[in-house]
Amino acid sequence: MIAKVIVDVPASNVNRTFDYLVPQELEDTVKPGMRVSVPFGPRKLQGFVMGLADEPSVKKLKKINELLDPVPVLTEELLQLGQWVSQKTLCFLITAYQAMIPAALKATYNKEFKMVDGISLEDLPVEAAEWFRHRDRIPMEDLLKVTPTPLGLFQRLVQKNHLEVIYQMADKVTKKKIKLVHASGTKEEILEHMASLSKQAVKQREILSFLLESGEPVVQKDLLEILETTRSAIQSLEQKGYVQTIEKEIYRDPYANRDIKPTEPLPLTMQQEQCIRPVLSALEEQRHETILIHGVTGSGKTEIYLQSIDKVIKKGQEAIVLVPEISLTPQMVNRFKARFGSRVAVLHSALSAGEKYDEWRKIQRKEVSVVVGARSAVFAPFENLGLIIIDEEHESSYKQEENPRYHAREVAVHRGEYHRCPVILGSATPSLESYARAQKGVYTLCELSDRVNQRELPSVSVVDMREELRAGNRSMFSRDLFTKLKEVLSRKEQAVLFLNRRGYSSFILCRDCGYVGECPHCDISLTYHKRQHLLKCHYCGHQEPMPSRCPMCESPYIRFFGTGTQKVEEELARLLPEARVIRMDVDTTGRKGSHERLLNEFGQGKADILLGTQMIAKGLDFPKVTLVGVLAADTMLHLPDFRASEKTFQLLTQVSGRAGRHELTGEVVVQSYTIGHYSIDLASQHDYHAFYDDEMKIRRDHKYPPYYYLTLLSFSHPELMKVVDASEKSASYLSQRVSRGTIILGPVVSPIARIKDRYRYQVMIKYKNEPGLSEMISELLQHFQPEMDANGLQISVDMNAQNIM
DNA sequence: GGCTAGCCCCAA
DNA sequence: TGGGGCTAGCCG
Repeated sequence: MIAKVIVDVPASNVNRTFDYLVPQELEDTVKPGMRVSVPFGPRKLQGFVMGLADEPSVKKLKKINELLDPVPVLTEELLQLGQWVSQKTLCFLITAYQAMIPAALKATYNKEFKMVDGISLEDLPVEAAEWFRHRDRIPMEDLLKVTPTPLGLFQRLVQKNHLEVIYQMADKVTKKKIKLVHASGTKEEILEHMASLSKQAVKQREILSFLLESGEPVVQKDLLEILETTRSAIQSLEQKGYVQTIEKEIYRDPYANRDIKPTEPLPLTMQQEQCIRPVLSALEEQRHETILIHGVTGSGKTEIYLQSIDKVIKKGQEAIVLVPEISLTPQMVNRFKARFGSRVAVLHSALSAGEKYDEWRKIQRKEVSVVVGARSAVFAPFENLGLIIIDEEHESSYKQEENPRYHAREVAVHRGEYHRCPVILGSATPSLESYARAQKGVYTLCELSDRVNQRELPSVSVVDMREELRAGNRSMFSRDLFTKLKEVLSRKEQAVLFLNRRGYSSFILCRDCGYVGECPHCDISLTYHKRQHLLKCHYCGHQEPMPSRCPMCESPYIRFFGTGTQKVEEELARLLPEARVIRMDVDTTGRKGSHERLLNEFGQGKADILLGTQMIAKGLDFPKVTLVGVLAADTMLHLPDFRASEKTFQLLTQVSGRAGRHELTGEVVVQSYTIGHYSIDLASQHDYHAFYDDEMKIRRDHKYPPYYYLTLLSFSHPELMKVVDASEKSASYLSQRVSRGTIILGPVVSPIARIKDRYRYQVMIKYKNEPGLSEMISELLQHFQPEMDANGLQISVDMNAQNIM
């Protein structure tokens, strides 16, 4: 029997299957979708079994070393889906498959040196012999830790046949196990054992009597804690054969110590009823349909999700719920856990690799029927999928910005077609792509225009910050916002202050000569980090001390500019010293769980003001928040991105939605330097439809999505000439082949012209219908392959680009 | 991606 | 002549 295997090497020349002989004893167990260990050249690699065959396609065959899974990690469907993803996004097959399984299952490789049989220590040079005195295998990493590294010597010894190299392969993370202790024998025997123990063995006797009483295996750690003793007592009991220890596999449970009150389905409003109807009938008829729910913030989309899932579970099927960067919204997770209890697995970025793996295994073993997770959860290995929900479908985090560059929405729709099940897209501000599809009838459109319980949307006022400056207010708070903040404090309510950091981080500027601190490796200004008093590059990690004098002109008047959250926090402390502020940004939420802790503290009223970046815009629901302030609404508008207006509109709508969600009515103050921009004005009027119409006109005029598809080719190389050359050749190659109506733009310099000492150019392809495009680009990549291998040219392809930076 | 066979080059 | 450095080609 032959197994067709894809090996764990992302390279174009091995982007195909290799045939391996299946050892007789594995013939019954090996299945497509399993991971295997296979010899590849001199090495040992992980691979995926794509299929089985009787006849090999080559003569020379090697045997599979071992199976790495008792059951396939990729289902038949996922194997197919991987091929679809790799075609759609032009990535290697292996890259697509790796994206579908938890990182814990990715192999790690290392090499070890071992003495060849028949060679003794005396045969080796002293320097090498020293290493082998106490162990017979030396991992290569150990050799690299020493300077100068003896690696060269070891390699020479390998050539002399004194040493050999052993290739190791292991999973990244193992299953977590706990040790249980239980007493051997019957009750009578245990009592006998106790009697036979020596008088001094007090602890041992205590252990036996404890185990006797419990009657079942006890967790070793607990046992030691309760009886205040150490492992040695158990060890000596074990030696006498009085107790046994067993290892049991357990799940890490990130939600263990949490008390979630179960909830019951709520009665639906008329509008909610209307929205859930198409979902239920698609479920009933086992029919694929994509349903876009456009519901204002607080209109009860989640309840529709919950009741749809309930129906799916009752049918014995499974559901996937995607939420953007879910760790940010523990409230959302809790709502699903509250309704479906232990039938829910959670997959999000704040979990450790081991925790993610355990949650994933619950799905694989069919122990849960709902998964709530971020982007990659769209690949959850359910086999009887009944529903996929994408909440906040407009979120850019659903697009993966590295290979495979897939969009979770497209994968979801594809899986929905396969399983003949509905897909729900929900948002208060649908992406133009989705809304346009709904308008065309490709998706079913459902509108929820009212908030549940008829609560009013908060009133939004836009403040012209230039006007403030003219009036002599140089602070970052307008008079309006400041007054309202004080009122909120006096009413003992809460406020959320939102700072859109993107494009506004603090850079340093010399007031004399205009020098701006830039990264020596990237064409981007350095960001000042106050805590470490350092300048850092956010792209390559370069850092340098903050200069006290300008490196150009020696002027001492070098300062940092821009408004970071730290600076806002300081200003708040100065202006409103009585206010208790919680700041949330990358600096304060770095540690695991700190995000949730800060939000909990705010929810419990331990602070008056929550100050943060993007991460506080989504899904938060605090009853006492009555004021939302957006400190600078327009920072994003000026980025070189045709979606800038859309993103601004979405963000402002989301942020405004945080105010007045319960009994208290809410207010929003939006500060801006760009007055009269339609995205800010229409967001303040809560008018999505008008925004949609305006923005669509612009997209049509400029031939941007959703009127045109957009593919982006990015070229980078350490030498400017090489990038220019490759990108020009590519652009002209494509121009000669594409159909009329397709537009090739560029090559142009990328918005960030250089990152990590590599120059960057890009070519943009805009098209309505270009069926052969993937093939053309594949050929292009094929053509440049030698240069990519040999002299460091990099070409990245983003079919359907969301981000053009 | 990583290994090595095969090539060239250069020092002795 | 032999060893080092480099590259093309291959891995089943």
